[in-house]
Amino acid sequence: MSITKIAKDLGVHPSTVSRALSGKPGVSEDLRNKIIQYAEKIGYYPDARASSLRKKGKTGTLGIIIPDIGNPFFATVIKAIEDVLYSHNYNFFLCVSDEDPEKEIFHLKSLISHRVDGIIAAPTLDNKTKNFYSKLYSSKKTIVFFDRFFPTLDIPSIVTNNEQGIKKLINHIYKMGHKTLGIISLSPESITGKIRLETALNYAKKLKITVQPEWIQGFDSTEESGYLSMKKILKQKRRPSVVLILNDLTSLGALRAISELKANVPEEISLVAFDDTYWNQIFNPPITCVKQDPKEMGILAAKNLINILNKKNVLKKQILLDTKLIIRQSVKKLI
Amino acid sequence: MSITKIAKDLGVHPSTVSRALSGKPGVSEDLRNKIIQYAEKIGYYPDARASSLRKKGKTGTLGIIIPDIGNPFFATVIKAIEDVLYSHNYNFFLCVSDEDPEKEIFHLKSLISHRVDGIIAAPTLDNKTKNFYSKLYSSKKTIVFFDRFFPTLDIPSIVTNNEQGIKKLINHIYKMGHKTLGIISLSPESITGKIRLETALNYAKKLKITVQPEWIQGFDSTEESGYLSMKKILKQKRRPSVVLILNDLTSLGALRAISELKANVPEEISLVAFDDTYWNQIFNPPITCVKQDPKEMGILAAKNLINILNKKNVLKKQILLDTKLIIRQSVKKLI
DNA sequence: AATGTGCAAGCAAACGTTTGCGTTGTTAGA
DNA sequence: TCTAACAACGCAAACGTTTGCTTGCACATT
Repeated sequence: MSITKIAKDLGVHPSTVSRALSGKPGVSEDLRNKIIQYAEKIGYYPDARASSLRKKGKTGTLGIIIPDIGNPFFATVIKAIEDVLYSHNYNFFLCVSDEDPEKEIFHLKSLISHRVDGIIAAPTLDNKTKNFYSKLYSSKKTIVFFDRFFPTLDIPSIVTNNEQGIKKLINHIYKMGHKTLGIISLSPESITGKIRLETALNYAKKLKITVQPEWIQGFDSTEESGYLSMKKILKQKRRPSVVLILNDLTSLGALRAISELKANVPEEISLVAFDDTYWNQIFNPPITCVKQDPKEMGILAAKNLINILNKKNVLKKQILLDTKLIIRQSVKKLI
Repeated sequence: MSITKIAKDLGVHPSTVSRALSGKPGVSEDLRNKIIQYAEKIGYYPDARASSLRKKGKTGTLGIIIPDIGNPFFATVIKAIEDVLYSHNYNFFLCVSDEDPEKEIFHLKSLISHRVDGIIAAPTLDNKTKNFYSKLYSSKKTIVFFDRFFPTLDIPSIVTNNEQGIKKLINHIYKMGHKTLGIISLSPESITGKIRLETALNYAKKLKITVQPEWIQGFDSTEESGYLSMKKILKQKRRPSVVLILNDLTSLGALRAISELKANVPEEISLVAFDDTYWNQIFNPPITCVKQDPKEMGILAAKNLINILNKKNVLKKQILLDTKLIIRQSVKKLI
């Protein structure tokens, strides 16, 4: 199943077969048709490895790195990226890092080995990964980050305006008259978690909303962490009037805890969450939240990467995506 | 960044560099270390294309084809597959078909061109795709199907025992005393949809449960279709006492319709669903459903593919996965 | 008849590796 | 001192393509 084999079988030279199949001039119509037909008959598909090797050109492949494919947020981003890449004829390797720097670096090396044209990544925030990305970037590899980024590296990135989102949520509960706030956080190692938590604490302080230390729970972006955190908050004697949940999977767990303890939302406890997920929509009552735009994030990440590859207009190094407050029925009006 | 470049820089022969870097004998320790250090310094990673080309061997890459990455079911399968593949050092191209035969065939061709070692696919059921898979399989390509399969092709597949799942659900509502049944179906072009719908109709008939034609709604596996279907059912004068939802995304839409119309579950209408999704768990009341095992499905699909590639024990052509009935509070007891 | 034009096809090198074989040079055993 | 053994390294071909160059040939132009 190679051009050489076709050439041998048909008694012509490989170069002629190559030209015939790739539509280049220099082959008579008769011979070209004969070659095309024979290639179809034996089920020949060109070897992309050999082709890209010889052409010294691009492989037409990209690498995408995400921490967790089970997280609907990332699944939605991937879906959007896929759409753009397909329309530009790119294939991509999907790599899952599990937030493990070693695994991520392993994948990066293997992407480089496969000579991908570019990499789109939601990187694991860690010194090792940071150094590795930095090396890759300075050796002219094309990289675009989404959802996360390294503040000290000036690699293009598309991220949600997390400060804005948190402030919208806190403004809302403030207007509804809440003065005490609990927080279900996620891993503070992730830049996202760090920004959201810090913004929440600072902004709450500014608005004179009380956040007791024991009302801050959760240090992991998992469903289980959300479940345990919400339980811990609910079981305290002195509770906050509203709980802010900083991420989607933790929200799922938190809602499970609420259901299990039959806590009444918003009568007994109010809730606001980051991310407009399925469960925030379908919970009873539906949860007030800020919506990120993972679709837009994916589209921009992919388009920007392609633009850079095509040496089109260079974009802003960092694109901040707006959030949208979606007011539902999970916050009690206290004034 | 190539072996030849390293060789030139260091004044040795490329073959020596190759041996040094791949740990083969025939290089003095001194020189080997020097070469390794230099390779690290300039950030050299072997060219997987050239290597696999020369070795006439496998590329260490696979292709995965799914209809929709946004569907949590497939996301979970992918996650499980990824886990297995990573532990066996495989990379994979992720291809999304969108249930579009042309797109799927395009992706298949491109996977072949990239000379993947094997393909794991939830195929779009269509004559064109069927013929294409058939051709690939008879030309010795390694393929494993999951979730879907072509009954007339004997390509290995891992699928849920859909008949069993449907029967468990219908048995349950039968025991609870229901005699009238509505169904929110999905695309009957998918073998999954076809089997589920047919089993439901036949088995309901057998148990003398009435299914009026106007109680069968929905012909698409989308959230929107589920939403519209549930609305149509709820707005009828004569309603069934229970509605069976045949798939996960349609269930999300159906639940949205329920919330919107403020229909009381299970007092006004009972619900049962295929797939134990987030929203079936978190809805109030939580929905009685049968659980597939997407994780197991992914693990088996990946392991079987790898077994075949390693020419290990050949497995059963088709593996049927058991379903599990999860009884919650969405079905009213009528007797 | 000599020359020019243009098309069809072959030739060979190159992309980056790998690997069987051949060539050195050193050392140990007889 | 001779040679056998072995280690260290070079040589060149091959994997499947692509592409600039050359060759061969038919036909048209002078």
